[in-house]
Amino acid sequence: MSSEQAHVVTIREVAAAAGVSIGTASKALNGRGKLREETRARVTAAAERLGFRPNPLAQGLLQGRTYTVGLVTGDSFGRFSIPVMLGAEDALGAGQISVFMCDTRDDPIREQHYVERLLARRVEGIIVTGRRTEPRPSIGAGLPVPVVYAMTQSASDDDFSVIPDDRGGGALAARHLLATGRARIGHVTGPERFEAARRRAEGLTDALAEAGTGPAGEPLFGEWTEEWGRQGADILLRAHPDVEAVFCGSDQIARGVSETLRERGRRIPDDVAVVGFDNWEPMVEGCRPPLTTVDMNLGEIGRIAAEHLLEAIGGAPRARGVLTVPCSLVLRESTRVS
Amino acid sequence: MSSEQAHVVTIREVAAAAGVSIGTASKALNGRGKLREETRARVTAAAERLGFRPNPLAQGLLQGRTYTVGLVTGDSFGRFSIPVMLGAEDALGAGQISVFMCDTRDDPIREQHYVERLLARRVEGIIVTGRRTEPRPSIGAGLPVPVVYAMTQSASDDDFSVIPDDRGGGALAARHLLATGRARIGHVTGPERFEAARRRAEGLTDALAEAGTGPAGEPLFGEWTEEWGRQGADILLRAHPDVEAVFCGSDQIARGVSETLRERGRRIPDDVAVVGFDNWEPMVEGCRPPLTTVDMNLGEIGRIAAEHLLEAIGGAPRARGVLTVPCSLVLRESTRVS
DNA sequence: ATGAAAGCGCTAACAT
DNA sequence: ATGTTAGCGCTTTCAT
Repeated sequence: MSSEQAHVVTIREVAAAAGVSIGTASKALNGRGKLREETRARVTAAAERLGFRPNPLAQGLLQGRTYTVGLVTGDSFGRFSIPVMLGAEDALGAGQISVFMCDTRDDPIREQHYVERLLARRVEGIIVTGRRTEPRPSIGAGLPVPVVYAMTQSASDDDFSVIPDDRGGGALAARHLLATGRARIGHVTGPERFEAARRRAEGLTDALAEAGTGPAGEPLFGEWTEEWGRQGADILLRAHPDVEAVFCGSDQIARGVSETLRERGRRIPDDVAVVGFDNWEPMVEGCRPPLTTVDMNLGEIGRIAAEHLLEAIGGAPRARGVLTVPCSLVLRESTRVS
Repeated sequence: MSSEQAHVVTIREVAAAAGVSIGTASKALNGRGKLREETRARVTAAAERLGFRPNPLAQGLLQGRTYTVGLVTGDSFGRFSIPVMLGAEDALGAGQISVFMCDTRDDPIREQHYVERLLARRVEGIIVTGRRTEPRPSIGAGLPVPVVYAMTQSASDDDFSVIPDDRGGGALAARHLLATGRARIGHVTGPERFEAARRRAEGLTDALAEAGTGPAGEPLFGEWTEEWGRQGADILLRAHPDVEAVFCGSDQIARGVSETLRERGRRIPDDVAVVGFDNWEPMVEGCRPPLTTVDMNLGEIGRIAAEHLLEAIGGAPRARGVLTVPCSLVLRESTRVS
């Protein structure tokens, strides 16, 4: 335990305390050069005793590195971007890289401002995250540092984005429902203008077609809300009273759907199975019964994005385009086979 | 618009481009010293053209400042700490202070590690946030920089914490229910070991006593879940069938309570009014009917914490103890007067 | 009004 | 094996 002290200790003081020159102290502390073991020990002891920590500003100035990256989000660090951040932080923290956080509140002016600030601070890279995977304007062409988009995509082909495989997620849900013996499958999801909603619907439709089945009607596009889930379920039940399962575009929608199904006398999962999307704990657990759902592996997305950034910082050729990360299925009561 | 360029420009290059010495360039850019207007303009133009941004590492090294603070959370930047962070970032960002984020995953080892790292990076202060307001061990005594706890309290009296006024929040709910003509008020809340649960219950009880009324039975302590809300409502209805309102310790609990009330044939708000706590959008909006709830003003808490930190950094005497921030009531359907 | 030089804390050549 | 020196990018005296 180093002694508590509010004074910031320089290597000069350590050198003085150990009775060596400042250069020798540096070598001793960094394990460089040839030193007598005794000298090295003396310096180390002095440093320990005084609570010396090398000033990274000075080190960075010399090496031309800062060991920092910026994390820019427009999601107000919400439900989606947080797990992504944590995954990213995992990958970066291990490499002794610290993260500057910047929340843009979805304001392009603020975003520009933050990017400038990050560059001024000489971050070595930038990660951009978002609320949904919809394409967004690039934060800037020809920036002096590599940029990776996670859980959001840049509209520019020159940028590199990591997003969940929504289509695969839809297919995953479909195949699971088919495997549990459900054929007539309905789909209630978010607004059609969302790429995520369209991809998930495609995944479902394709997987069903592949299995030689058809869905229970066209996908019902609406809102990302419980309220719409309730409405959508009503519409679905009216058009297809014999529906055996409902795949929902989000857990919130699934929750509304479940509620209406129950109120209309359908037992879950005995009469109708339900699958959600997001694996958002509080929603999933409040559901009755607990909800089988698709997990986007957001942490994995963040980790992969960060790893790519680290490689780019390390000099690897910059990747371009879009990388999709597989989703997984989390099984709970709502699709149990009785 | 500065020209796009990947090269990092130094003041030396700006000086060369403007045909002046490096010292003159510095003065011109910082508005210091006596310079001819024409010279100043020439330097500014060159800097602009080359896209010069002063290296904050070098500036910081010289000034002995870094203009950075650390934000340490154990909440995995969850529902509670995010708004706090955003509030803090608001206050700090305005002062050109950047924020290093560190998520400890509630692991004391990681936390210690992060604190070391932040100190090594010469942050000028640290904000610690948490999931709930329960007291937690201090991150360290005698640190060389000021520390403020937000939405969590340090167990040490020497530290300074900013937390919501849970007791006041409970009283707020009670007085609102009384004002809308409800007398027999039940309370379903989280585990009694949580200070927040106890304070909210006290606020309710005290406000009722002040009004000369008594509550509908003792507070029902349980879990912070919907499931417990459902159970709690059942218990309450059995013991007090004539209950006119339920104050809930969280929105999730309120949601469970609302569901059971509805299933037991009670209309909300006509027969029974419901008030939640947290004002957590997705929960509140999914509730039927939409939930009147207590908002802890988390952003405000973060802002206040950050402002105190800034003052301490600026040399103000360090505050100690606990500062509580008032809650506010958000009115929705669940307590409407018919 | 401008330039030269010192120094912030540190590391890496080069000298001894 | 240790000390000395130069220099990272910048600001700030102090000369000119």
